[in-house]
Amino acid sequence: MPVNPKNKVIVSIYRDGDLYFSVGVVESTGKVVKISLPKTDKTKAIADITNYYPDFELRDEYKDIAKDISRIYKGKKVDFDLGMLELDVDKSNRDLPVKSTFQKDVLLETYNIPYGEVETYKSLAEKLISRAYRAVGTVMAKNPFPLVVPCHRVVKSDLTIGQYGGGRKMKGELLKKEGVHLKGDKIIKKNYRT
DNA sequence: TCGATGGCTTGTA
DNA sequence: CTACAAGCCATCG
Repeated sequence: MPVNPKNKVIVSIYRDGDLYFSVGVVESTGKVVKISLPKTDKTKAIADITNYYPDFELRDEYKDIAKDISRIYKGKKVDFDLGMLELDVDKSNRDLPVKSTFQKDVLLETYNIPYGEVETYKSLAEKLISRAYRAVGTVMAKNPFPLVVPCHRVVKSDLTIGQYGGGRKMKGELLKKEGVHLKGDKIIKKNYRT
């Protein structure tokens, strides 16, 4: 695949203990195009970005973003500016992380789920006047900005936790760190509101 | 273009 | 409680 120099990506890594948090930022625009869930191995953290953006350079300049992401992971409430994310949809540009308006709309709704709360795939779809529950799940699965776009706060209608890119275990732990009460892999009702 | 595939949901047994 | 089928709809090859 030919590489468009306009889309050269800078990868920055923040290390916290044995976890590596990585972020990919387009050099020409300064926008984040990819965030990865923590890896226990630096190579994997880089690979997670560069699988999508093979033309990259490892630099420290966006380390603070990766650090903020690590703070979200630790359960802190972090104010993250949406404007830093590349959310443009342009079908003629294959390198943009968000491929459709549907995907963008779902990501934006997800972004608005407050800290410490959960919402279901179903209610998210219904907010978009759609019955595309499964398609919402697909958007979550492909979320380019995990943690910042808190797909870990999206759960199944029966209030069980559902799947997660980093595994159910990580999803449950993330929710607990935010104060969501769980019994096994099920959200306790009183902590749920739409 | 069209069928297969999902981080889903609901109903039935 | 579990299991399975059918329905749903955006995405991918």
